Amino acid sequence: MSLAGIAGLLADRTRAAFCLALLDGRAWTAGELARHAGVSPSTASEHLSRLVAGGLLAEERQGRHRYLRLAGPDTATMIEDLCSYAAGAPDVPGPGAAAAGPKGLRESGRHGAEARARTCYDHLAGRLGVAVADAALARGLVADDAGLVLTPAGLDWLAGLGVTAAELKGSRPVVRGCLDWTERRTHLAGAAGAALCRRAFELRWVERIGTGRALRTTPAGRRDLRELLGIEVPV
Amino acid sequence: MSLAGIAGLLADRTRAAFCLALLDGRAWTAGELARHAGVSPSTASEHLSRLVAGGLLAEERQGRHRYLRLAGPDTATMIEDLCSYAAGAPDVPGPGAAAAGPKGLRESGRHGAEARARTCYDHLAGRLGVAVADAALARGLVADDAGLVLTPAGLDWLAGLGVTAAELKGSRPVVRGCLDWTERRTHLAGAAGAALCRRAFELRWVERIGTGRALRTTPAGRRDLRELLGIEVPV
DNA sequence: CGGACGCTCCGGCGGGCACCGAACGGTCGA
DNA sequence: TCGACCGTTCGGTGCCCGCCGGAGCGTCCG
Repeated sequence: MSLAGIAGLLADRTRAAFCLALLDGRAWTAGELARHAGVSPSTASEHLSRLVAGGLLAEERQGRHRYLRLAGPDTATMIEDLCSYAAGAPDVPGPGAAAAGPKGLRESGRHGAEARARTCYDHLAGRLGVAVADAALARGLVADDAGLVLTPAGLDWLAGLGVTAAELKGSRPVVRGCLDWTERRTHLAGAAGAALCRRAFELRWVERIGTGRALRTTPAGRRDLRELLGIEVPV
Repeated sequence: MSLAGIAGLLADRTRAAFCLALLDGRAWTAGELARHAGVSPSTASEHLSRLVAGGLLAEERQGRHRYLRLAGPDTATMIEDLCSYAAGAPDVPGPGAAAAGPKGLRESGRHGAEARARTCYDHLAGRLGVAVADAALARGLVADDAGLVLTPAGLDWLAGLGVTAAELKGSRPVVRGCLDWTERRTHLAGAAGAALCRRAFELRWVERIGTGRALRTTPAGRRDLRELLGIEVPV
């Protein structure tokens, strides 16, 4: 796939809205995405087929539903990187394809719940995600040495949570900084970020609010986060 | 600028060809870019204006020439990242915008000189660039710890070349891996990669072949690269 | 000073594509 | 088994945009 080909897949407001929504790491149905982007089911169907054919999305058919998710962490990273670049680029109204309609990603910041805590692909984001990243840095679990790295102390800390070292092996970076939309600061991504998020769900530190990407911190989560990281999560 | 807006700037074959050409880090004139991409000057002019307005390119007018270069290292990084993702994505022919014409980036691999040594934005690439990266890793000048980092030994080594520590400060990553097109392996980018490339020019280790991005290694360069890094550069 | 040159603006053309509504088939629940 | 629902396919429409050629303007050089 050429550079123009990949860019072309993301160059449409509707398709971009799909990818942005799927950045929460979950599988959406075609209809949900259509409603989210404000287009008809038939239009959404065509767009989704193109994104799947282009390798950005993976699909899974179950009964009368077509579930769609991002093809993988590398795709999520690519889209995040592009977003973070776009966030820093000047806003040119112009007659181009960038007409800022009501479908922007602005709306994701509207909901206070999402700003507090949410998933970003497969890791924690929002104020909670940034607080975790800050605490991990302050406690020496990760270090910032021209890029984030997991320290031996961090490895131990994760092991105490039940994350095995084997889980962190693979082609994925162990820890990676990911720019947070609402906070404009970095939170933890990569294999360790994903593992931590998974354990946060399993230990019921957090749970989903409805069907969106927003998270609620449970009393158990507040207790453990305070003990383990010194984070005070407001109720 | 929205995600779709940035992607839209790169979603055209001609504009993508411009950006790919400008990845050599040099300033091209509008006419050169037009010829390179095989479009008329008027068409090129419009595309270039859009890229400048979108913040991807910077322009500098001198006399009757309009010089264009990438806006900055972050733009170069963004394009490189997108390319490296695109290189791994499946090639879908389809009726989409990805019709692989004769204007692809394939042609850059045709010239043997560019495969041997060239600039990639502001650092060294090609077999020479990859060899430098390999040697730096083998000699402990940089380390691969979930991302490349400059070691104290590497800092000393650069200092011996006349690169001051102040030069490596800034928001740019000190060392960064950059996927090499022709070699499909990583070479050194980031502030240190740029500084090394600059010194390589100043010390006349390399010089440009004609007006392209291809480089020739001088006898002095072969001698110093052998002594300092143990690299044998074929004549 | 005149001509060559580099670039830009303008009008026009053609194609691609985003979008919709209607019709259809497959799946699930009553 | 029948109806509600989800998704896809197919025409059709309108718009955007990529492209060109020609005119115009400024710059450089002989």
